Amino acid sequence: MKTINLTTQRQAVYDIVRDAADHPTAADVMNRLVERGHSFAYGTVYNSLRYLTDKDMIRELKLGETASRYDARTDDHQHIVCEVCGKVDEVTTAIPEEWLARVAEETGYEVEGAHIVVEGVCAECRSKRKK
Amino acid sequence: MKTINLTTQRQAVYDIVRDAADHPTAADVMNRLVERGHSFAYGTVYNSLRYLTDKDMIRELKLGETASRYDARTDDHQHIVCEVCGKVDEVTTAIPEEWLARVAEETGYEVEGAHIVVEGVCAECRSKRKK
DNA sequence: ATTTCAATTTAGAATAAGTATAAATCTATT
DNA sequence: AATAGATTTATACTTATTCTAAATTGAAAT
Repeated sequence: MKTINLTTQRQAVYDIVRDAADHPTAADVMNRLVERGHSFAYGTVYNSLRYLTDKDMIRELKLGETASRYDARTDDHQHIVCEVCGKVDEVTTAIPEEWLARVAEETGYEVEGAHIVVEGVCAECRSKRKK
Repeated sequence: MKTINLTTQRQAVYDIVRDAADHPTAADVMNRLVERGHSFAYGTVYNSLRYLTDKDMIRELKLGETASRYDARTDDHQHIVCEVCGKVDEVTTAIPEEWLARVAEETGYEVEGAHIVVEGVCAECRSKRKK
Protein backbone atom coordinates (compact mmCIF):
# COMPACT_ATOMS: atom_id res chain seq x y z
CA MET A 1 0.00 0.00 0.00
CA LYS A 2 2.00 2.95 -1.19
CA THR A 3 -0.94 5.33 -1.60
CA ILE A 4 -1.24 7.92 1.08
CA ASN A 5 -4.56 9.59 1.75
CA LEU A 6 -3.90 12.80 3.63
CA THR A 7 -7.21 14.12 4.86
CA THR A 8 -7.46 17.56 6.42
CA GLN A 9 -7.11 16.06 9.89
CA ARG A 10 -4.14 13.87 9.02
CA GLN A 11 -2.37 16.74 7.32
CA ALA A 12 -2.96 19.01 10.32
CA VAL A 13 -1.64 16.37 12.72
CA TYR A 14 1.36 15.80 10.50
CA ASP A 15 2.06 19.55 10.37
CA ILE A 16 2.08 19.73 14.17
CA VAL A 17 4.57 16.89 14.50
CA ARG A 18 6.74 18.21 11.66
CA ASP A 19 6.82 21.73 13.11
CA ALA A 20 7.48 20.62 16.68
CA ALA A 21 10.85 21.43 18.19
CA ASP A 22 10.23 18.79 20.84
CA HIS A 23 8.71 15.33 20.72
CA PRO A 24 5.02 15.87 21.42
CA THR A 25 2.68 13.37 23.02
CA ALA A 26 -0.81 12.80 21.62
CA ALA A 27 -2.12 15.24 24.24
CA ASP A 28 0.46 17.83 23.15
CA VAL A 29 -0.65 17.39 19.55
CA MET A 30 -4.25 17.79 20.61
CA ASN A 31 -3.48 21.07 22.41
CA ARG A 32 -1.50 22.47 19.52
CA LEU A 33 -4.28 21.61 17.09
CA VAL A 34 -6.66 23.62 19.22
CA GLU A 35 -4.16 26.52 19.26
CA ARG A 36 -4.24 26.46 15.48
CA GLY A 37 -8.01 26.62 15.46
CA HIS A 38 -8.81 22.97 14.84
CA SER A 39 -11.07 20.81 16.95
CA PHE A 40 -10.82 17.17 16.05
CA ALA A 41 -12.03 14.24 18.08
CA TYR A 42 -9.49 12.57 20.33
CA GLY A 43 -9.90 9.33 18.46
CA THR A 44 -9.09 11.07 15.21
CA VAL A 45 -5.80 12.35 16.56
CA TYR A 46 -4.85 8.87 17.69
CA ASN A 47 -6.00 7.41 14.39
CA SER A 48 -4.03 9.99 12.47
CA LEU A 49 -0.89 9.40 14.51
CA ARG A 50 -1.18 5.71 13.88
CA TYR A 51 -1.86 6.20 10.20
CA LEU A 52 1.15 8.48 9.80
CA THR A 53 3.28 6.03 11.76
CA ASP A 54 2.14 3.17 9.52
CA LYS A 55 3.00 5.19 6.45
CA ASP A 56 6.43 5.94 7.90
CA MET A 57 5.85 9.66 7.86
CA ILE A 58 6.44 9.91 11.61
CA ARG A 59 7.80 7.64 14.33
CA GLU A 60 6.25 6.64 17.61
CA LEU A 61 8.67 6.83 20.53
CA LYS A 62 8.27 4.86 23.72
CA LEU A 63 10.73 6.39 26.07
CA GLY A 64 9.57 4.75 29.27
CA GLU A 65 7.03 7.40 30.19
CA THR A 66 3.37 6.57 30.29
CA ALA A 67 2.55 8.38 27.04
CA SER A 68 4.03 7.79 23.59
CA ARG A 69 5.81 10.66 21.91
CA TYR A 70 6.01 11.35 18.19
CA ASP A 71 8.90 12.36 16.00
CA ALA A 72 8.89 13.61 12.41
CA ARG A 73 12.41 12.31 11.91
CA THR A 74 11.99 8.81 10.59
CA ASP A 75 15.60 8.00 9.81
CA ASP A 76 17.31 5.55 12.15
CA HIS A 77 18.34 7.34 15.31
CA GLN A 78 18.09 7.14 19.07
CA HIS A 79 17.10 9.46 21.91
CA ILE A 80 18.52 10.93 25.07
CA VAL A 81 16.36 12.11 27.94
CA CYS A 82 17.37 14.66 30.56
CA GLU A 83 16.74 13.19 34.00
CA VAL A 84 16.24 16.66 35.43
CA CYS A 85 14.01 18.57 33.04
CA GLY A 86 12.69 15.74 30.90
CA LYS A 87 13.85 17.20 27.62
CA VAL A 88 14.35 14.72 24.79
CA ASP A 89 17.09 15.14 22.19
CA GLU A 90 18.15 13.16 19.16
CA VAL A 91 21.16 10.86 19.09
CA THR A 92 22.50 10.19 15.63
CA THR A 93 25.72 8.45 16.60
CA ALA A 94 25.03 4.98 15.24
CA ILE A 95 25.05 1.88 17.43
CA PRO A 96 28.21 -0.11 16.72
CA GLU A 97 27.39 -2.99 14.38
CA GLU A 98 29.95 -5.00 16.26
CA TRP A 99 27.99 -4.67 19.48
CA LEU A 100 24.82 -5.88 17.76
CA ALA A 101 26.75 -8.80 16.34
CA ARG A 102 27.98 -9.74 19.79
CA VAL A 103 24.44 -9.54 21.14
CA ALA A 104 23.29 -11.83 18.35
CA GLU A 105 26.02 -14.26 19.28
CA GLU A 106 25.20 -14.10 22.98
CA THR A 107 21.46 -14.60 22.59
CA GLY A 108 21.10 -16.69 19.45
CA TYR A 109 18.63 -14.13 18.11
CA GLU A 110 18.64 -12.72 14.63
CA VAL A 111 19.01 -9.08 15.55
CA GLU A 112 16.87 -6.57 13.66
CA GLY A 113 17.70 -3.39 15.51
CA ALA A 114 17.66 -1.70 18.87
CA HIS A 115 15.76 1.03 20.65
CA ILE A 116 18.01 2.98 22.94
CA VAL A 117 17.04 5.60 25.47
CA VAL A 118 20.13 7.22 26.90
CA GLU A 119 19.76 8.96 30.22
CA GLY A 120 21.72 11.91 31.42
CA VAL A 121 21.67 15.55 32.36
CA CYS A 122 21.49 18.19 29.66
CA ALA A 123 23.90 21.11 29.42
CA GLU A 124 21.42 23.65 30.76
CA CYS A 125 20.47 21.59 33.79
CA ARG A 126 24.13 20.97 34.56
CA SER A 127 25.00 24.64 34.55
CA LYS A 128 22.01 25.42 36.77
CA ARG A 129 22.99 22.65 39.14
CA LYS A 130 26.47 24.08 39.70
CA LYS A 131 25.12 27.09 41.52
CA MET B 1 17.38 3.67 54.46
CA LYS B 2 19.14 0.33 54.47
CA THR B 3 16.58 -1.51 56.57
CA ILE B 4 14.35 -3.79 54.58
CA ASN B 5 11.00 -4.79 55.97
CA LEU B 6 9.88 -7.92 54.16
CA THR B 7 6.28 -8.52 55.06
CA THR B 8 4.54 -11.73 54.06
CA GLN B 9 3.16 -10.06 50.96
CA ARG B 10 6.46 -8.50 49.89
CA GLN B 11 8.29 -11.77 50.41
CA ALA B 12 5.70 -13.66 48.38
CA VAL B 13 5.91 -11.12 45.55
CA TYR B 14 9.69 -11.27 45.64
CA ASP B 15 9.60 -15.07 45.52
CA ILE B 16 7.45 -14.96 42.40
CA VAL B 17 9.81 -12.61 40.60
CA ARG B 18 12.90 -14.49 41.74
CA ASP B 19 11.47 -17.85 40.66
CA ALA B 20 10.21 -16.62 37.30
CA ALA B 21 11.91 -17.90 34.19
CA ASP B 22 10.41 -15.01 32.24
CA HIS B 23 9.92 -11.34 33.07
CA PRO B 24 6.46 -11.18 34.58
CA THR B 25 4.14 -8.17 34.49
CA ALA B 26 2.24 -7.08 37.60
CA ALA B 27 -0.75 -9.03 36.30
CA ASP B 28 1.44 -12.13 35.84
CA VAL B 29 2.66 -11.76 39.41
CA MET B 30 -0.92 -11.44 40.60
CA ASN B 31 -1.93 -14.65 38.81
CA ARG B 32 1.03 -16.60 40.12
CA LEU B 33 0.32 -15.44 43.65
CA VAL B 34 -3.19 -16.84 43.32
CA GLU B 35 -1.73 -20.10 42.00
CA ARG B 36 0.33 -20.32 45.16
CA GLY B 37 -2.72 -19.80 47.31
CA HIS B 38 -2.33 -16.13 48.12
CA SER B 39 -4.92 -13.45 47.58
CA PHE B 40 -3.53 -9.99 48.05
CA ALA B 41 -5.10 -6.73 46.97
CA TYR B 42 -4.01 -5.41 43.60
CA GLY B 43 -2.65 -2.30 45.24
CA THR B 44 -0.49 -4.39 47.53
CA VAL B 45 1.14 -6.13 44.60
CA TYR B 46 1.93 -2.79 42.98
CA ASN B 47 3.17 -1.39 46.29
CA SER B 48 5.34 -4.43 46.87
CA LEU B 49 6.81 -4.28 43.37
CA ARG B 50 7.64 -0.63 43.90
CA TYR B 51 9.08 -1.28 47.34
CA LEU B 52 11.29 -4.08 46.07
CA THR B 53 12.37 -1.91 43.15
CA ASP B 54 13.25 0.94 45.51
CA LYS B 55 15.28 -1.44 47.64
CA ASP B 56 17.08 -2.67 44.52
CA MET B 57 15.92 -6.21 45.04
CA ILE B 58 14.25 -6.30 41.63
CA ARG B 59 14.23 -4.11 38.53
CA GLU B 60 11.32 -2.60 36.65
CA LEU B 61 11.59 -3.01 32.89
CA LYS B 62 9.85 -0.77 30.41
CA LEU B 63 10.20 -2.55 27.14
CA GLY B 64 7.78 -0.52 25.08
CA GLU B 65 4.72 -2.58 25.86
CA THR B 66 1.85 -1.12 27.82
CA ALA B 67 2.72 -2.93 31.05
CA SER B 68 5.97 -2.89 33.01
CA ARG B 69 7.80 -6.14 33.55
CA TYR B 70 9.93 -7.14 36.52
CA ASP B 71 13.30 -8.81 36.71
CA ALA B 72 15.08 -10.31 39.73
CA ARG B 73 18.43 -9.67 38.11
CA THR B 74 19.48 -6.25 39.28
CA ASP B 75 22.97 -6.12 37.83
CA ASP B 76 23.46 -3.84 34.85
CA HIS B 77 22.20 -5.56 31.75
CA GLN B 78 19.90 -5.06 28.78
CA HIS B 79 17.10 -6.99 27.10
CA ILE B 80 16.20 -8.48 23.77
CA VAL B 81 12.62 -9.07 22.68
CA CYS B 82 11.50 -11.59 20.07
CA GLU B 83 9.33 -9.84 17.52
CA VAL B 84 7.50 -13.07 16.79
CA CYS B 85 6.69 -14.69 20.13
CA GLY B 86 7.32 -11.79 22.48
CA LYS B 87 9.85 -13.63 24.62
CA VAL B 88 12.30 -11.45 26.54
CA ASP B 89 15.89 -12.53 27.14
CA GLU B 90 18.81 -10.97 28.94
CA VAL B 91 21.68 -9.25 27.17
CA THR B 92 24.85 -9.02 29.24
CA THR B 93 27.18 -7.79 26.54
CA ALA B 94 27.79 -4.24 27.72
CA ILE B 95 27.29 -1.28 25.44
CA PRO B 96 30.74 0.12 24.62
CA GLU B 97 31.75 3.02 26.86
CA GLU B 98 33.18 4.59 23.77
CA TRP B 99 29.74 4.81 22.20
CA LEU B 100 28.32 6.49 25.30
CA ALA B 101 31.24 8.93 25.24
CA ARG B 102 30.47 9.80 21.64
CA VAL B 103 26.82 10.35 22.51
CA ALA B 104 27.86 12.66 25.35
CA GLU B 105 29.99 14.58 22.90
CA GLU B 106 27.22 14.79 20.30
CA THR B 107 24.52 15.93 22.70
CA GLY B 108 26.37 17.89 25.38
CA TYR B 109 24.68 15.74 28.04
CA GLU B 110 26.38 14.14 30.98
CA VAL B 111 25.50 10.54 30.23
CA GLU B 112 24.39 8.39 33.16
CA GLY B 113 23.41 5.21 31.39
CA ALA B 114 21.22 3.72 28.72
CA HIS B 115 18.16 1.54 28.49
CA ILE B 116 18.39 -0.69 25.48
CA VAL B 117 15.77 -2.93 24.00
CA VAL B 118 17.14 -5.01 21.16
CA GLU B 119 14.66 -6.44 18.73
CA GLY B 120 15.05 -9.62 16.79
CA VAL B 121 13.81 -13.14 16.21
CA CYS B 122 14.69 -15.86 18.68
CA ALA B 123 16.24 -19.17 17.68
CA GLU B 124 13.00 -21.16 18.10
CA CYS B 125 10.93 -18.77 16.02
CA ARG B 126 13.55 -18.76 13.31
CA SER B 127 13.60 -22.52 13.03
CA LYS B 128 9.81 -22.62 12.91
CA ARG B 129 9.78 -19.93 10.25
CA LYS B 130 12.01 -21.94 7.91
CA LYS B 131 9.34 -24.56 7.32
C1' DA C 1 -26.50 16.35 -11.02
C1' DT C 2 -27.78 12.29 -8.23
C1' DT C 3 -26.84 7.85 -6.27
C1' DT C 4 -23.76 4.84 -4.12
C1' DC C 5 -20.26 2.95 -1.41
C1' DA C 6 -16.14 2.90 1.06
C1' DA C 7 -13.33 5.48 3.95
C1' DT C 8 -13.15 8.63 7.56
C1' DT C 9 -14.60 11.34 11.45
C1' DT C 10 -17.16 12.04 15.55
C1' DA C 11 -18.76 11.54 20.34
C1' DG C 12 -18.75 8.87 23.77
C1' DA C 13 -18.27 4.36 26.02
C1' DA C 14 -14.94 0.93 27.24
C1' DT C 15 -10.45 -0.88 28.60
C1' DA C 16 -5.90 -1.40 30.73
C1' DA C 17 -2.42 -0.20 33.86
C1' DG C 18 -1.44 1.96 37.62
C1' DT C 19 -2.17 5.43 41.64
C1' DA C 20 -4.65 7.47 45.57
C1' DT C 21 -7.48 7.21 49.63
C1' DA C 22 -9.48 6.06 53.84
C1' DA C 23 -10.57 2.58 56.92
C1' DA C 24 -9.03 -1.69 58.97
C1' DT C 25 -5.28 -4.57 60.57
C1' DC C 26 -0.88 -5.80 62.05
C1' DT C 27 3.47 -5.18 64.79
C1' DA C 28 6.57 -3.48 68.01
C1' DT C 29 7.21 -0.97 72.17
C1' DT C 30 5.84 0.99 76.55
C1' DA D 1 -3.38 -3.73 77.59
C1' DA D 2 -2.53 0.89 75.13
C1' DT D 3 -0.44 3.50 71.73
C1' DA D 4 1.76 4.62 67.47
C1' DG D 5 3.54 3.68 63.02
C1' DA D 6 3.59 0.95 59.06
C1' DT D 7 1.09 -1.93 56.01
C1' DT D 8 -2.82 -3.96 53.75
C1' DT D 9 -7.32 -3.86 51.89
C1' DA D 10 -11.16 -2.49 49.04
C1' DT D 11 -12.49 0.64 46.22
C1' DA D 12 -12.52 4.92 43.66
C1' DC D 13 -10.00 7.49 40.49
C1' DT D 14 -6.74 8.87 36.71
C1' DT D 15 -4.40 8.60 32.44
C1' DA D 16 -3.54 6.94 27.95
C1' DT D 17 -5.52 4.67 24.55
C1' DT D 18 -8.83 1.78 21.84
C1' DC D 19 -13.40 0.54 20.39
C1' DT D 20 -18.04 1.27 18.58
C1' DA D 21 -21.88 2.82 16.18
C1' DA D 22 -23.78 6.55 13.90
C1' DA D 23 -22.98 10.55 11.00
C1' DT D 24 -20.24 12.73 7.42
C1' DT D 25 -17.28 13.08 3.50
C1' DG D 26 -15.63 12.30 -0.98
C1' DA D 27 -14.75 9.89 -5.10
C1' DA D 28 -16.71 7.01 -8.76
C1' DA D 29 -20.59 5.46 -11.41
C1' DT D 30 -24.94 6.44 -13.24
